[in-house]
Amino acid sequence: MTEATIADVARLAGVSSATVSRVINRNYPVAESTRARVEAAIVELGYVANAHARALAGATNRTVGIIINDVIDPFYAFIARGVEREATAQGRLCIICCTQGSHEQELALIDLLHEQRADAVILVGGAYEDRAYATQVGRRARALHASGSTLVLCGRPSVGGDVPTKVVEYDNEGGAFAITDHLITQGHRRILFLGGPALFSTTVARLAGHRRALELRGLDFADDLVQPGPLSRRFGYERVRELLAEGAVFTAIFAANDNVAAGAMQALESAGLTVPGDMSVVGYDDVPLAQELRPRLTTVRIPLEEMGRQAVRLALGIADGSDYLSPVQTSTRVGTSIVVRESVSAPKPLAAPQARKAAGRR
Amino acid sequence: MTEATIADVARLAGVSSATVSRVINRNYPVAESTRARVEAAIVELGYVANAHARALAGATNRTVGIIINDVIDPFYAFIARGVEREATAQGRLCIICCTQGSHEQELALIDLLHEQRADAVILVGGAYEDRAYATQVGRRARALHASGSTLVLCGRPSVGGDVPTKVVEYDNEGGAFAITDHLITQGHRRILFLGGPALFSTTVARLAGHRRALELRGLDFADDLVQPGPLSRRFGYERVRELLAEGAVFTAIFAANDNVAAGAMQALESAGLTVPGDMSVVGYDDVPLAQELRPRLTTVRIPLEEMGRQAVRLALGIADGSDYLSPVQTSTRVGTSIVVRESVSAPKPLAAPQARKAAGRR
DNA sequence: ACGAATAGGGAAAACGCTTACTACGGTCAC
DNA sequence: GTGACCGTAGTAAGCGTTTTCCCTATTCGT
Repeated sequence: MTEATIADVARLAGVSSATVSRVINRNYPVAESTRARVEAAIVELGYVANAHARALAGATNRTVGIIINDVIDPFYAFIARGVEREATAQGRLCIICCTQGSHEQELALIDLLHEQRADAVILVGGAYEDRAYATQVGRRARALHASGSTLVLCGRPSVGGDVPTKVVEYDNEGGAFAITDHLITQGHRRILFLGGPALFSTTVARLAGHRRALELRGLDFADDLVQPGPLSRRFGYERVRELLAEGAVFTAIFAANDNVAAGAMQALESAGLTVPGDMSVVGYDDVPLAQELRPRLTTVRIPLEEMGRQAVRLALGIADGSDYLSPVQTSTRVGTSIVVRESVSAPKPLAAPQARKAAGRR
Repeated sequence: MTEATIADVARLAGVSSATVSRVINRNYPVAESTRARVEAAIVELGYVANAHARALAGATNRTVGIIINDVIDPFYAFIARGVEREATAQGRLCIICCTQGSHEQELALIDLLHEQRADAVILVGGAYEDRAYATQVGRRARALHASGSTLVLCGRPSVGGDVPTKVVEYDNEGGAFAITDHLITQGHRRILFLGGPALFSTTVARLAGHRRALELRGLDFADDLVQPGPLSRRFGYERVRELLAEGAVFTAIFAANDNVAAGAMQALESAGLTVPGDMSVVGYDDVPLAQELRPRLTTVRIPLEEMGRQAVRLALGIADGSDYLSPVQTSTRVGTSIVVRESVSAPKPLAAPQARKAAGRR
């Protein structure tokens, strides 16, 4: 119950506590014989340094915090792994916190990590457009900044204005553009955009890329082909069932993420439709699930783990190559790439006329 | 860079620092008017308490640490989620650390969490039989115990002897017994036990259950039908390929976990064998992957998240129902259950004679 | 051989908070 | 009226490190 302190060690070794500290931290010359005595005392007492006292006394805290929705979700887990690895590589402790998707919880966790005097707080995942919420985050970013720490936004847009944050982005819009273009190139004209909360930054970016691709190819952007919703498997399943029942016309589905794609594929299967024979499906994120699905899912890959690493490097001010002259790098962007698997083919000839008619409607 | 302190707040509010502390902690009566002034000062200065100073000054630390192999692995992730949720429910901060499977890293992390004065350190996952390593863990368990903290072993056997640890187990052996029995009941006589490092506690327990089931049914325990190896998909794939090429005779595979099962199924598929038509396959763990496989995998379910929760309850000494008289509960055991899906059927008639011959060989 | 630089080590002041104690008006009961 | 209480608030002693001075022998350059 009573932990041995540095003073105990000092007493046993017959030296002052300052010397013990020096032995431990190796930041000051200590005679070999003294060092040996002190080390013996440490072992004998089973002395374990008190990280709090240490942090209090000024030695840097050496902690990085990361806030995610859920450890189970591979999207977050991969980023968390990147953060964890880079943090340990930098000799830092990594604290992973989960919000369960609650905004209040998220704000509370930022405060908590601030209280822990974390060197950096990494906030992961898209954000809802919510003025009040953004203000709250901004306030905390400022507070953190004022304490010499940093709030890193990972996978969400900057809060805007003069809020002192650093940002790690991925080319969300570009990936959506690329995969939509892939679909179009295969001959698809009516593509269903499925899932993603309407006011969610991630959805907005993906939808923008999708739309840009359509427009570039001179295709109609039909409102009824955009079906926002949760990023869940269940939503993908249910909405596709409904649309099929309604007789909606489309030859391909661009699901807002792989989960939704999985649900969609399930619905198609239970409706007796084959993928990609009757319907092409693509997703986004390239989580492991994408490779489990049959057919394997064509999707957009995000270097998630790399994003996590970048986030801590950025936060810690470790220049990431490129421009050594810039004073403080404040944002990074990683690329996305489409990975072609088996869930896309040309639309069925039968469906083609419908599709053409629809495309020509503009 | 310079965080406001309690003293700053006190000065601004025109009170003593003790009063500020009382306002914050609500553990002592403070006049309403004073409270208001202090709270205003806190907001004005953007004061954020220093968790380290607080921990140092004696207020309990309120931190729980968990050490796992990898956040990506659902087996660990689910347990981590349970720990995380229960810890927050108990008003504790949860620190998740990953070892990447390295023993040294694991020991270092126990020390780190001890330095953080965590209320509990939860060590997750099976352990290798390694005398020196066990000693090291034991030493740390004692150190932790001496500081009033607890080392909780989650999913691994007790270190033995008088080492002060708490243990959360799952009925590993029982699950293996049940699923093997399931296979036998379906008519299988030659079952391949695939994967799992030989000296790994998890493997040992699963193999024991497997063996017990065989013996109970009077079946031969053939050494050549036990193929230990890594708990990886790749191993499952490769070893099954090899065995098939060698012409090994078996009608069912009991993979040491779902990953291995997935690999095995892939090998069977690429060899032109159908599951369960030509070969039955079962796994262990019931991670999400099991439901993605086609056919869906029959496997053993472990209440992973629940284990995580139990671990922190146990560590924090929160009696878990049952016996209110026992002074300190020191171990819990959760049950396992087999979940029957689509990967098992009766063996092919053709294979039956071989199987009988083999079974009769004893 | 002499002043100076250097290695080795101690004393004590932070670090920011919690928490006994102590103190001081009022109320209340008798 | 007086002592016991109660509600408030301040004083100050830690909590366990790190770190800045400061001091004492050596050792070294010339």
